[in-house]
Amino acid sequence: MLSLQLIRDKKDFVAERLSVKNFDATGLLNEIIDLDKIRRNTQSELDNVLAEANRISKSIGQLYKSGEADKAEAAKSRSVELKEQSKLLSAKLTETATLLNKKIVELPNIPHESVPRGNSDQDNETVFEEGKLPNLPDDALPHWELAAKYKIIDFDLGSKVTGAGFPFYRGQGARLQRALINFFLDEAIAAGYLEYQPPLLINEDSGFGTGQLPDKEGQMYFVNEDNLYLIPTAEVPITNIYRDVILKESDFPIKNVAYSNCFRREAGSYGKDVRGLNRLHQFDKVEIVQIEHPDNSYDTLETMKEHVANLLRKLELPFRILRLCGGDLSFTSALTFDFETYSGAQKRWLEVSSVSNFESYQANRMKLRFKDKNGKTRLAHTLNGSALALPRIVASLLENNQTPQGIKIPKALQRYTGFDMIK
RNA sequence: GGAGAGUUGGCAGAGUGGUCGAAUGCGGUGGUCUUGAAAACCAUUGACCCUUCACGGGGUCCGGGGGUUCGAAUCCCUCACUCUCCGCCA
Repeated sequence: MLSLQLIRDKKDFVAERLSVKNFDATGLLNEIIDLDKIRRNTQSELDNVLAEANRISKSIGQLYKSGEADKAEAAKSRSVELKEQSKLLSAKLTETATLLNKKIVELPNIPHESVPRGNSDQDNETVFEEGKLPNLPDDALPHWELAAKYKIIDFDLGSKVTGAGFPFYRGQGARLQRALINFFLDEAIAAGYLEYQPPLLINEDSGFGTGQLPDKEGQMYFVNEDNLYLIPTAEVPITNIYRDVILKESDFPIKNVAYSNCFRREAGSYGKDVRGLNRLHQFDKVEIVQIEHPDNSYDTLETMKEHVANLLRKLELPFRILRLCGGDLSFTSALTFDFETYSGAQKRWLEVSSVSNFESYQANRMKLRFKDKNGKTRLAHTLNGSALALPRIVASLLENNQTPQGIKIPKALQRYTGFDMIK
């Protein structure tokens, strides 16, 4: 969430910046300013009432001790009056504060100044492209047909046992999954990230902290019996490690990596976008998360981008990097770069990673702070990125590397798969 | 799943109705001493909100929420979590 201070000081600036996300905030901002005024006035009134009540309560004890019971009784009745007042004021305060908070949370993060205006993925800016696009014969197969041909991924079996979007990986397919996970984890560890294995279910507070709740609960699976959500990404448990934490400046940089299954309901998706591995309800992902000093977060974002780019180079996949436009930027992000690999048989670019700086937006929601050199408590910055999401990587690998003899495994991966060809 | 015990400041740990935001110890920070360091000694050491140009003043917080009372860390209810024993189990 945005800080109230920023909204108070620079309302017009906030409105202008949010318009880049095609978000008209003017009405909401005015409501927030008004509620804030009411809240502060109410707080002051309540404080005064409580201050008097405290004084009186203390005096009552004294009065009884010194035998002035009649005075004590008088003080008591005044105290009862004050209590009535404080009840009313405190109810008003809670109500106002709750509403205020609800409104602030409705504001998305303000985009970084480099974010281009735009409405959809059509307006994203390609900032980098590398690698040669594969030159496949006309009869090249899309990955779902390759998966069937080599019996390495079984979508129908998944439908039978669970439902659409929950495939089985089999034989060399299963081994390839395991290889990619280990490869990604090893690369991250070599780059200085600390490995975590997070819980796959999270509570409501965690969902709120990273911004999935309250608005996007429809995207998560919910376990009603225990009031827990299945994680849509390891970002949620890993970032929430630092919820309600005050770090020391010397704790930076915090670099964590986690492999996890990810669960997404993906309600409303259809068509070619969901064919095969393109969009699943359960998939595997290695996620990197960093907590940073505000001064360094954009340098860190560059470093994370470079890490992801190197993974794709080692996998010998052609890729490009997009700077997301305002309209395509997520609610919580200030700046996001998407990585896409080219999938030769489908002849389309597939998003395989998303690297974002959330600045203090998540940190403010989850009260993730640090003490700076002057002893002042400030909000930290959070960042994360996929490094990488498996399914579309597998799709690209299968399609681009298909040969009449089988599917070639990139060199960097062979020591993890134990084979150089799927046949 | 059954029975019981617990949750206090960065940590350990006292406190069972009034002067307790909270003893004490450890840790942290600053200082004295020292060539330097250690030890010793002295001081200081939470978060949040309102108010003030500032100095300062006021308020809230002893797991979360609610209640009793003039007054709650202390009593009651409730939820969460932790621990112990029993049961079950990868």
